[in-house]
Amino acid sequence: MDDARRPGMADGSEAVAALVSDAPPRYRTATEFVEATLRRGILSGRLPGGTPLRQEELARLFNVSRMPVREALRQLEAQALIDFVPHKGAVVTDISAEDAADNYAIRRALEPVAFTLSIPHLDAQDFARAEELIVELDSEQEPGRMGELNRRFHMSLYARAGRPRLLALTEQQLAAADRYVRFHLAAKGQEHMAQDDHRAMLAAARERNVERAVAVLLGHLDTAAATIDAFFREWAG
Amino acid sequence: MDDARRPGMADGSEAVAALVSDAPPRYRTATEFVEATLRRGILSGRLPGGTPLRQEELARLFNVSRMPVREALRQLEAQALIDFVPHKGAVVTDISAEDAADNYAIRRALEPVAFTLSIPHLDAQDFARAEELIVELDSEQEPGRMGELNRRFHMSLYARAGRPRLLALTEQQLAAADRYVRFHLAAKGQEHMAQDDHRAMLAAARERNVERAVAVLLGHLDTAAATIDAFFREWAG
DNA sequence: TATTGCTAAATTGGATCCAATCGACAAGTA
DNA sequence: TACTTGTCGATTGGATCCAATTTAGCAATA
Repeated sequence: MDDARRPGMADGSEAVAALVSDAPPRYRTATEFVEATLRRGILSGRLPGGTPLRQEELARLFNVSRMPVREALRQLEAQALIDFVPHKGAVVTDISAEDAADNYAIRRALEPVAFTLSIPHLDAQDFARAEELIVELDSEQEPGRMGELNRRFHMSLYARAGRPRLLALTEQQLAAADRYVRFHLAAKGQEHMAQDDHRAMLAAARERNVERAVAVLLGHLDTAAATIDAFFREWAG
Repeated sequence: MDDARRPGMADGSEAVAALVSDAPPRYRTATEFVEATLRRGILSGRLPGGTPLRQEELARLFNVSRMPVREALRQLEAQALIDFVPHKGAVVTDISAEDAADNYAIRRALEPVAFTLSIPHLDAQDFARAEELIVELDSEQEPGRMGELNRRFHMSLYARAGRPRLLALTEQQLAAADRYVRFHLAAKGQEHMAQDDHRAMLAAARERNVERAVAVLLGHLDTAAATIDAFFREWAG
């Protein structure tokens, strides 16, 4: 596998490697397939909080037996995306103003650390990728895609932090935030999801100005948190 | 269930609820049993990094079939305690100087937030519990128990943060730290695990001095991180 | 009327069986 | 010799079957 990336090969293995990496992402196991699909559904809001997840029904829909479904549910439980009660079943976790505040408190703690550690090591390629994602965000309309693009933009700025566990945790919390971002978009209208903040974060990172970058990030998170909190208080009581 | 906490009841349901919560923790399913036992084993160090976990062998040892074992392994995978590779099997995650640094970076981000939010709402009972745990730590000899007591002391100070997700995440990271604390103890000798810091944290919390409390906490974490880092560099290369 | 006890259907937990995959080693080929 | 290919044992992934638990509904009783 790694041989394919070894330089100096002239037997066409690079071309094959390119073909493989361009191939549609195949799931190696049924459990992976079920887990990834359900997670997308939950994070995108298509499976709202409170939705019961019946093992047999899911097995029928996915054309698998109940066992991979159960393993997938166990993993989603460990990620706090579903509540799993013995002999009762699994239910998509409810979201609330409190949960959103929790999520933002966690992100507010983690992301500045990741950003600070990452900024000194970001290179031109990283900046270019971040720039691309901002452009994509400008032209994206679909709310589901916007959440993913937003997550990838943030992660692109943290990628060089050199702390894999910290980054994994940050990405998980960013993904969880997708569930709330949808409300944010519904409240503020599709257009702006604080693209000004994004540009300012990227600019500060380019200048290696850690202090300013973190300040912008914190302001970005605080305004988002306030918007969503206001939304919940108005709509959900 | 919630009725038990509703004020104004005079039928003794609160006393019953207390009885239930004091009852010995029984495992409701085989999966819970396997998962909790394996996690204790990993966090306590009795299952060191690199240990292969064969499904059939575990099933035999636990006197269950392979299915609850597999579900337990899935949950441990989601907690980053084991690596689960399709068709290859599960292996206890390796720990390293880098992982320890990761863990401390995360705790350094999360715990000050939890502490800050919690301090204003801590009451006399909370302080008494924390004090008790300090005393227990003074007289405890067994390394495994010390890690647990340390975790419970920290959590007792964060308990009133009113952010359940943040607290759950913090506790998870504290539990993960147990794997490193054992090295800390091996390096510094059993006696002191920075009990001075613990007393100072409690004193500052009692005075509602958030700034000083957080400063002590950060110093506490930094010295622990430095000790463990030095230990890894000396012993594990 | 409200509570209790019982029964049956639905749903999940767990066990057993079969299929798919991986790793190591042997055999064949240049 | 070095490299590729085929085979076999070990292990895991997945399907099917049975047991245990929960819950809703209904009847009986105080």
